[in-house]
Amino acid sequence: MDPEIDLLHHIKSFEAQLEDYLPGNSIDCVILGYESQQLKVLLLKWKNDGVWTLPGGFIKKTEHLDDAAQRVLQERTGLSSVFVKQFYTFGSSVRNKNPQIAKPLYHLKKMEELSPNFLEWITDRFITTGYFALVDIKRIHPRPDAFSEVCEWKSLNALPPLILDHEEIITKALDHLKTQLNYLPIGISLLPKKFTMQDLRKLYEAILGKPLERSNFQRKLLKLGILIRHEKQMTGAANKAPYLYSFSEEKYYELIKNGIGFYS
Amino acid sequence: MDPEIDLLHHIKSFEAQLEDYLPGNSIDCVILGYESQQLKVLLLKWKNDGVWTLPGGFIKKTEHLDDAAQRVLQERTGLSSVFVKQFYTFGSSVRNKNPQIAKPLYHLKKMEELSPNFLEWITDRFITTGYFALVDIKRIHPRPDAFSEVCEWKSLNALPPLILDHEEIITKALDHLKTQLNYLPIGISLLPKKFTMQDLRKLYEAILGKPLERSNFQRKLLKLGILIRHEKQMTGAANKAPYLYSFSEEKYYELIKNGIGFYS
DNA sequence: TTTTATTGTGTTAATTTGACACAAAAATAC
DNA sequence: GTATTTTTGTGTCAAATTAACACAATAAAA
Repeated sequence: MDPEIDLLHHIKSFEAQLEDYLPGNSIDCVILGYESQQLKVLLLKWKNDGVWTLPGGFIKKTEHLDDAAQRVLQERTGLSSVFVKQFYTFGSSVRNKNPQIAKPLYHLKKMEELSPNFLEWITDRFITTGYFALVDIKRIHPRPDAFSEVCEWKSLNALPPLILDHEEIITKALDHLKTQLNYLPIGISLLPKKFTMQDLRKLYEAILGKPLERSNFQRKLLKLGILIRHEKQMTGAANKAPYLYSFSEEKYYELIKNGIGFYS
Repeated sequence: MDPEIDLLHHIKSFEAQLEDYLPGNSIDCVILGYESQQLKVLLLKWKNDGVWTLPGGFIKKTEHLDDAAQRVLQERTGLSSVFVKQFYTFGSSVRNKNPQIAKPLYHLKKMEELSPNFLEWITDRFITTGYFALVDIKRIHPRPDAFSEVCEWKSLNALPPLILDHEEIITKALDHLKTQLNYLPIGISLLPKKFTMQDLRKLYEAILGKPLERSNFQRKLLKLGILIRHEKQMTGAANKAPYLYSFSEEKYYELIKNGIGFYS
């Protein structure tokens, strides 16, 4: 089947359900993943003109914003059971005056089949709410949806040009994450179930963007009392084998409730 | 003039400008004030049926969300030059299924003069974004707008029944504030320009809801290097006069940039 | 067997915290 | 004036935490 016809088909099928969605409101998901000691972000590339975007979408009239975020992520990347958390709402009035959002549509040869009503709806001003999640790249397997050519992890220090203000949205998500690290232990959803202390430290270093002293890091995190030590891991490398650790979910959530920090 | 006619007049004047506003989106401001060592929140009481609400309003189509928050606060309480900060967006789909939002309107004897279109607009589902600020009650002077009977500071532990989910919005704002305290010094906009160490400590205690040791608090905050010591304040009380302090704005914002906390 | 790299733990000084002590100072009572 | 009351600024001191570095243990390769 002609891929362009196919894309148009999918767009028109969304157009047919336009009434089910709130106008002027959208969701964008910043899914941060961690692999090879690097933070990456999950991006989609539009079919047709190849613009990169965050996986985003719209909110159903009867749907909670949080549920919409979950659904949008699932629909656009196939990821289910990823817990996303709201971090900020972006409300610049010129967000969508930028015609980029409609670019993939304008490029469609058969665009005239789309109603002016729909084109107005989709190119109008949107207020978008950002959701983010931290995931283990090795454990989840995103795939592009019908609107997208590819769905890929992109390194944060080599982002392709992004639609609209999506780069700002990513920056804000990262700020949020760094702030969180100040008063919350992180990693429970980002590392494999069992991991070495080095894994955890490299993760912290990737988020903070600076090195942390090995032995002190180990002591500091062990003292939180949320890690369980398991058997050693024979890595095959020519050195002493590290212990594996996992988070004690119980203690982890207890700690989150109480918080750690300057004054808590 | 009949106050009810007057209210209707104001509502109709908003109705006439309905086209200028984004449907389905609103702002709610949680203005926290501090006085007599207590945290209070600024509330409005609707004319007509006396329901209490947060000062809130709608977003113009050409307006940045942040600007809308500033304007809404100004229009509804007369407060200008209060810096508000976004903290969360509330997106439950049943927020406004609750008919309370329309109550003040339904009670209007002349309601039939309002268009069904307007009534639908105003009673439809809204996604509301919460903004908050911390202010010195003694330094600002809110007043009710044309829709409100009174504009008053209410103690947080004795809130009147509030419309919709406004109590939840306040709770979330307070959580946000406590979290902030973990990694940011607070008080620069909440206390008079010059204040005693006791003023600052009582503020922290009010926010955290627990006592802090006097002498250790003093040392801890002085060590941050963001306070400037001034002349003593002769209080007239039968005791040693405390020094006055003020924030060094320069050092304050430098500290904020770097953060304090578990890991920063 | 030796070498190499990395781990877990030790050590030590500097810093921070929490709890309490106490003199200084401002106004009042006498 | 003198004593009293109350709150402040600073001191002390033990316990806990941090930062920096040391070092033996250990898994695999040479």
